[in-house]
Amino acid sequence: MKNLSIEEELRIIKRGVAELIPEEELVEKLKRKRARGEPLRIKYGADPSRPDLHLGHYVCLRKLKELQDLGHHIIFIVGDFTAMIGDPSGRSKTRPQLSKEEVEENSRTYFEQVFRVLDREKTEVRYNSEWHEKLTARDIIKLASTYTVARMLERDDFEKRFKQEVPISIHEFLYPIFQGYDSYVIASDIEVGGTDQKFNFLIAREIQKAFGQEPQVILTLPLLEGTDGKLKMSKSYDNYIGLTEPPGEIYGKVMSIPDELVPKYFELVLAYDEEKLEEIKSLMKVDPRNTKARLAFEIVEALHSREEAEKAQREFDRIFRERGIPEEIPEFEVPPGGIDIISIIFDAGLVKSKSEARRLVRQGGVKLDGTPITDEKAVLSLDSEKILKVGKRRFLKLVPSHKIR
RNA sequence: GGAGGGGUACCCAAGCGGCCAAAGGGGGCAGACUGUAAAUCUGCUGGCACAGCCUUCGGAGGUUCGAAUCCUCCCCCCUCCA
Repeated sequence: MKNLSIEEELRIIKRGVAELIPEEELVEKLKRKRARGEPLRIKYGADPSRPDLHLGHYVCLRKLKELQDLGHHIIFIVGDFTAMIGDPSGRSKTRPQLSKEEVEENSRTYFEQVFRVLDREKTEVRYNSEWHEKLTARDIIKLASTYTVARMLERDDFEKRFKQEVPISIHEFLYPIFQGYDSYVIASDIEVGGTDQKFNFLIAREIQKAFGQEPQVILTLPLLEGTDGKLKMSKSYDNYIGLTEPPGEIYGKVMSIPDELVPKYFELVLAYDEEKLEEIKSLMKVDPRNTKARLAFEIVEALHSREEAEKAQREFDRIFRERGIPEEIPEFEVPPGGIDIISIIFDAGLVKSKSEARRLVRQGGVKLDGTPITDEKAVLSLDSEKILKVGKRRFLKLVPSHKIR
């Protein structure tokens, strides 16, 4: 452990956090553990039903990394058992239940992404089926009796669904209870997650108490809005920036977020402290465009590397500021007899259907070497390379087939 | 167990025998503007061999020249009563 005072450590822990409840208990825990030379046991639960992690998860992972660097012990729980139930949090409908095979497959992809941030050697990975599968019906009834229906219905998402007459299955009540039991089994001191997990985390405290264990402290992080700027980042809203996406994609997606979100991204994703945030906020007023570019650069740098960030930036500037074309463009072979424009766009996989290709042509969204193609029946044959631009960002290098050997 | 309401395109939601590939809104895409921001305006938004054809309105049958719309059976959801 580093030589920090409790106050300093607490300050680091609290940075960028939405809620820490109760703070006094954390101070107590810190003091006690320190005296014994033990680390805090930090719980982080992963839902393997969605194996693609995005910047929203990154906010939590980054916080976990900070805690890990402070010398605390991270216990990464793969909710393979609970995934078969489906977390009702923030949901407007029952989640589909997953099969064992799906969960297994997903967990693997999960680790690849998580350990880009966390130190694998220092992270304890547990699957919650390990203990949940051993529970008997009697145990489950005992667990379920620690909570009441009325309190369960207090939570926002359930209340809404109930009022709007959207079905809630009984098993969804079990989810937070089982998740809470995880905390007991691993003797969690702190649980880290998004603010949407607050309810689940609180139930865990109740369950720990019911089993005679000191309850965990709850550390929630603000939810990150997605690229649309309104809804929380989520794959199902298609407003996410994936951790493993190519640098250019990440850069571009960051550039497309609404301005208001920029300081928040600096704070949550890049962990800027207050002083630096003030600077960002004033920069946003004078030069929003380049401030956002800096954000995009730094996020790519964090997720990939400095070189990749530089490359992504160059590429982006070339395409959107200078209206040029990217360095690398997929090639498409045009046969000597020519081929119709619709087929080119479709066969190259630029659109999902030929109707979509037609629509694009009709609307002037297809350009050949800068000149719009407006005739959807146009047949192209060429004797030299030409660049086809579809929409704002899709490019195709057309190559006469006889030139390829 | 009984009574009533409901299941429509990516989402919400109209339609209730032909004029319905199905109003409207949201989202998405494209164009103008621009900083791939916001705001605004315009167009498109099932598929294909595209002035035409094919497949869609919970599922399966049926009535009809013709069904998302009517009938039968089935599945699912909600409310109230028990």
